[in-house]
Amino acid sequence: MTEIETKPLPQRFPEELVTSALFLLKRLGMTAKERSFDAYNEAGLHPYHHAILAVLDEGSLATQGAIADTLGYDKGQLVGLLDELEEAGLVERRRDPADRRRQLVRMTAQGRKTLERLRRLSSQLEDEFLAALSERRASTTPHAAPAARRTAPAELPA
Amino acid sequence: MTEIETKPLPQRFPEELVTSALFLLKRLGMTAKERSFDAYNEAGLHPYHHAILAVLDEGSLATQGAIADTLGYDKGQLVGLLDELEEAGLVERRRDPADRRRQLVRMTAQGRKTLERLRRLSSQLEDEFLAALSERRASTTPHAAPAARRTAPAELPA
DNA sequence: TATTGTTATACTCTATAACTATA
DNA sequence: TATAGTTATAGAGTATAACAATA
Repeated sequence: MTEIETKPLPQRFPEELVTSALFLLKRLGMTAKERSFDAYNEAGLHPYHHAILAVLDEGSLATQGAIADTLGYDKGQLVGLLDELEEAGLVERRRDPADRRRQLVRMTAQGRKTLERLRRLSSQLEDEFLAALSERRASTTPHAAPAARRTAPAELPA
Repeated sequence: MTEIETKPLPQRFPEELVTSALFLLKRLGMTAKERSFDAYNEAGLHPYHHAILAVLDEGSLATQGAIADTLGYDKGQLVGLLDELEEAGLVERRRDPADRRRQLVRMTAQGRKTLERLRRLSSQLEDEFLAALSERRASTTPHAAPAARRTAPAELPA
């Protein structure tokens, strides 16, 4: 019995999607996010932790609400992130004696060292990511198998 | 009673984040995604629906698995998306009589009209998004209040 | 036994809202 | 009553796995 013929689909995204800036931005953003999460996760941290430490490096002593406002994070989300940072010894929290509702957050010496490490990690990630994009743009042969490499380049996964 | 002095945080992201390509890409991608979702949602659809219709426009008749592979979607995810497209009358599904495991998917005439509409929507979104980015780059005054407008420009929200 | 589609489940990320303790 | 922080809940979005029908 003959199967109904289905015109084979191209093994790539439709042209109208690939040429859409919003589509590409979304996928690039997702890839950037996954990259960052994976790399930070190996360090036992999250990009959000880096962002908080960076804020504390600029302001030295801040309330949780100020940090949340600066980064645009939800204040509930911030509680958990600070819990983790505090448990890792990277920040300290103490109540403002003049207004016991406020939590004053300060980065510890260990937190500062970690921040330096995260900066190097971020810089390295950026270099790898942009290099992978350049490589990919350079090879225009359709469906060309990329050269084997240990660290997978920007594959723009689903 | 004097409160403990907290050096006021700048109402913007730390420099090291703003200059990070991965950070910017992630935020741009999130904004692009939200933009698209909101706009498509007003049309009662999802960007994924557009992607599926675009694939069907290239291949005319496809199995669900082929669509999922092409777009990199999970096959379980695709079932629900096709259910919605079918209910809206934009695609038809029927079993392949030669292999009753396979579902053959075809775009309807109404689906084709909708696809044309989504293409216009996508193009319009793209213009607005890129225009908003250019505007923002043009105004370099820090904290300058953006001119009031009905459709919010690329605000890079949290 | 393998494959196609289907359904169920879980996990992450995010947003909202209820709650407490202070003011 | 309002505010800072905390906790609980719910919703997308996504990935995994169990399942049924067919090959």
